[in-house]
Amino acid sequence: MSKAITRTYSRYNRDATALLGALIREARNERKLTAQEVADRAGISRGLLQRIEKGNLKCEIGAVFEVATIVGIKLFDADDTTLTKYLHQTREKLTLLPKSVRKKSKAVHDDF
Amino acid sequence: MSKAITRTYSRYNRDATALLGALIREARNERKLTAQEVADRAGISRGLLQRIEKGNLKCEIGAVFEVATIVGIKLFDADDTTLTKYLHQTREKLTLLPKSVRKKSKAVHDDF
DNA sequence: CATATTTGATCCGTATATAGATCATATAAC
DNA sequence: GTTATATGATCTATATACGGATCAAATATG
Repeated sequence: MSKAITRTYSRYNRDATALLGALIREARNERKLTAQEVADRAGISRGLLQRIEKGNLKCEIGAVFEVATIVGIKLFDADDTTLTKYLHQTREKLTLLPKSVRKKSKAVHDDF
Repeated sequence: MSKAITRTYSRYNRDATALLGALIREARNERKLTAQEVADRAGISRGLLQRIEKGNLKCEIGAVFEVATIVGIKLFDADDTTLTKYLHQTREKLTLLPKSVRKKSKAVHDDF
């Protein structure tokens, strides 16, 4: 028995993950790499790679990003230095921001 | 007991996830949203949101992407992402999803 | 053609990520 | 100052994602 926790995902989210998985698969085929090869290099099982390429939303983000990097897909920026620099800048900026937010009992509205 | 499975992640991978988490937190603060509010909208617990914002690599990619979308972070629309290039280049092919090298002989069985 | 390799799709045992609760501390509002 | 709320950290029970194995079908190779 189980109170199956069914999590809901937005359409955009599902599309984004499916796209990423498709890109991974395409890049892997272009590089003539077998699923087993990529899985070994990523330190994951072939079954997990299958789920990732199918766009399964319940995979570890670390595994997905690792595979993407292995097949040559850069996640955020072309070179690592820029990414790292951006990360540091963001952290510095975060230290200047308040650590907690306080609502003024006003309605919030999404714009997407 | 239990042979703890320690998975290795590349530095680029760790940085990317940490950056994404930092961006999420920054965006959440800028929008004056509490952790509980974002967690509720994403359908996740506040503890999971904490781990996501800390850049934990073992979180579900679906949860991470969902939170990112909620706080206003577009995953693939940013101009400075290399992933966008792939998106535009392969958009036509991806509309034919799922595209696989091998043909499927049986009915597609997606459970998500 | 025959043979080898790769992939898709299950199933199962187990490690673990998650939700939920709790508490102390920090911060905001008053 | 006091009070209310948000955050960070920890713990437990449970749902589940994972690795590994198996097998059939598809594809590649000879």
